[in-house]
Amino acid sequence: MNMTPVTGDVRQRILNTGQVIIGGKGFSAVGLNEILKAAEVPKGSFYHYFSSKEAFGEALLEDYFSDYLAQTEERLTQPGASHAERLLSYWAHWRDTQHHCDPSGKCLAVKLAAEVSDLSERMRRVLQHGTERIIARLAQSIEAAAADGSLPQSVNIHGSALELATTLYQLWLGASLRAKITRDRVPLDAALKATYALLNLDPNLSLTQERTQS
Amino acid sequence: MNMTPVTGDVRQRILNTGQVIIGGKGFSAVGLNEILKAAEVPKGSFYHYFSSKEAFGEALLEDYFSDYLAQTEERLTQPGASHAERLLSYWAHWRDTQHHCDPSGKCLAVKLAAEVSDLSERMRRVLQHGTERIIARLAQSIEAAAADGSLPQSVNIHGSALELATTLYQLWLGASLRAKITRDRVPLDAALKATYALLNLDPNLSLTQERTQS
DNA sequence: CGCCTGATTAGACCAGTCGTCTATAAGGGG
DNA sequence: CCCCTTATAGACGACTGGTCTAATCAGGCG
Repeated sequence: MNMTPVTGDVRQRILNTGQVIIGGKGFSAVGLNEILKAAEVPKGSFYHYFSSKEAFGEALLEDYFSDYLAQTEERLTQPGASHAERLLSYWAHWRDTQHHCDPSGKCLAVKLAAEVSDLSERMRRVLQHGTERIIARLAQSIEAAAADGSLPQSVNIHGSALELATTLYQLWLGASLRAKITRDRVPLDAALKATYALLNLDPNLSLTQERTQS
Repeated sequence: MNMTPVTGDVRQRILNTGQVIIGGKGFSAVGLNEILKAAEVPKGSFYHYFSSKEAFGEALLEDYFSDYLAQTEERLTQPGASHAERLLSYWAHWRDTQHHCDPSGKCLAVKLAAEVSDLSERMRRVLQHGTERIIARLAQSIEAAAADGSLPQSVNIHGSALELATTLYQLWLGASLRAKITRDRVPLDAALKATYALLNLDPNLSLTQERTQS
C-alpha cells in the first residue's frame, strides 16, 4: 500500500549518487549517464522517477536542504551548551567540513547557486526557499542567544536577528566560495573571526576548535 | 609587422562575446558554437586563437580580471574624496551593478568560481590570482584610509588590513551569490550595512547612494 | 604573373547529450 | 490463471559537444 519505500529505494539511490557527483562537477557538466552508471540504475528508470534533468535537480536540492536543515536543527539544539555556543559550533563545523575535500560533504548551495539560478527558475526557487529557511533558523537561535544572555546585548544594536543571520550566512557563503578557489582554510578562518566580531564576542572564547560535548 | 592588432581583433571579439554569454549561462552550459555564432566568427577559427575551451576560459578570466582591476584602480583613486569614501563608493558601485540584471555587468568571479575551480586547475589558478590582487588592492586602500584618518582607529584592532580586506571581499562574494538566488538587492544591502559595521563607520554616513563627484 | 609560405577558415568527425520509445519483468488482486 | 499497474531495460533519435585535418586565402618575392 505504501509504495514510496519501494520506489524510494532506487529513487533515493539516484539522488544520493547524484548529489556526490554533481556536488563535485556541477550540474551542466554532468550527464545523466554518468550518474546512472554509478548508481547502477538503468536509464529507463530515471524517467520513471523524474520527468527531466531539471526536475531531478529540483528534487536533488530539496533532498539536500531537507537533510541539511535536520542536521542543523540537531546541532543548534545539542544539550549542555548555551545558544551562542551552539551557534559557534555550527560555524566551526561548517569550517571543518568545507576546507578539506570530502566529496559528499560539499555544500550544494555554494556549488550550484551561481550556475543554476540563471539556468532554471524552478531550481532557483528551491535554492531560495532552502537558504531562507536556514537563515530563519539561524535567526531564531540568535534571538535565543540574546535572550539567554550568551550574546552581548550590544549585538541587537546592529539590527534585527534576521538581518544579522542573513549577513552571517552570506559571509560564510562567500568564504566557502573563496575556499573553493584557494583550496585552503584561510577564507573560512577569516569568516569565523569576522563572525566573532559581528557577534561582539571575545575572539578567544575557545570553541574555535570543534569539540564534542564533554 | 605588429600582428597582434589584426589577430587581436577577432580574438578580442571572441573574448568579449564569450564574457557576456558565459557570464549569463556559465561555462559548461555554453557551447563554442553559441559564442562563435554570436561573435560572427567561424568555428574553425577558434582553435587558431585558443588551444582548447579550457585555454579560452583562462584567457577569458585573465581578460576579465585585468579590466576589473583597472576599473577598481580608477575608482579607488578618484580625486576629491577620502580613502574611506572611495572604498564605500567601490562597494556601493558593486551593489548597484549586481542587483539588476545587466548581462555584461555580471561578475565572473561570482558566476564561475564554484563551477570552474573543481573543473580546471588552470582556470582555478587564474581565479585565485585575480581575487588575490583585488583583495590586496582593497587592503592597500584600507591602510591608506586608516592612515588619513577617514577610518576610525579602532578598526585596526580586528587585525591586519589584508585580513579585513579578505573578510569584506568574501562578504560581498557571498552577498552577490545570494543575490543571484533571491534576484533582489536585499542581500547586497545587508552586505553594505555589514561593511559599515566591520569598518566601525557610522551607518548614516551617506554614500549609500552612488554619486558622481560634485 | 606564378609560386610559396603562413595565417585563416570550412567542415568532417565521433563521442556524448537529453529524452523517447518499445519490450520485458515483477507483483499482487480478482 | 489472467490482468494490470509499476518498474526495469536499453536501443534509438535528433542533436550538440569539442577537436582536428584539409582546403582556402592573402600577400610578399622572384
